[in-house]
Amino acid sequence: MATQFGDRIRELRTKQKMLLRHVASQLDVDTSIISKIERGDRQIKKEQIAVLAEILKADKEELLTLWLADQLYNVIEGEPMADEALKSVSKKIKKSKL
Amino acid sequence: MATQFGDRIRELRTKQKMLLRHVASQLDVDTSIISKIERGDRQIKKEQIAVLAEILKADKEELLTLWLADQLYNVIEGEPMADEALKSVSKKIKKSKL
DNA sequence: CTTATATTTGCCAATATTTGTCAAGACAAT
DNA sequence: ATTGTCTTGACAAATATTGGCAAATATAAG
Repeated sequence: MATQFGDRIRELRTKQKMLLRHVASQLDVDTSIISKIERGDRQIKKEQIAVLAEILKADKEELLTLWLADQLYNVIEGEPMADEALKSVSKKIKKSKL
Repeated sequence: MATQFGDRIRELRTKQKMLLRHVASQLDVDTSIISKIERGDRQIKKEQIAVLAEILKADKEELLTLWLADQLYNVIEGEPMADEALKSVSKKIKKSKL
């Protein structure tokens, strides 16, 4: 299934007419990895996000946010108690910021 | 570090004066595993939650919610963009419920 | 203090998951 | 048909997770 992160980086890449292999070589992985990441078959490693942002001239924080959202979604996908859990975490986060 | 899940099941266990080894034998794992789970050193496996709820005569959904919240927290812990990511996922969840 | 019981901790092996490579195939443009 | 791009699946290597054991530490009782 598709990911927000994958969709976004594909958009960024194609608009700049970059090829998978351009991105792949700069990230130092096989082309197939990037293909899978864009299509949501694989998750990118967190450390690779900053590098990828540079390659795509994209906002590092935007990509990181999308990636985080994908990770969160993986956890709660299909869970009946998802809402409650999300609220609970939001609260906890707000408290820790005080 | 402590987990919401761990804190709660320790509370449930001690209030009923059960020993770690009682819980452990019913869950069919070593005592040390339960100790670690209660202290937040280890995550319990999702499938074990329902069994544990029975052992502790606790609400399965409550425990599952706490467990989910812990998982979510692991993802966003220390992330500056945590808030944004959480909001994004909440939105997505609400949409998928329509 | 000494013993007995409960819990915690560190370490190890087994298992599971993730990551990347490679090769073959699909697809489009020419 | 040939070329170039992208996709897919099988596989191996690297990494992470899991549970058990045993030693260390706490806690309680005598």
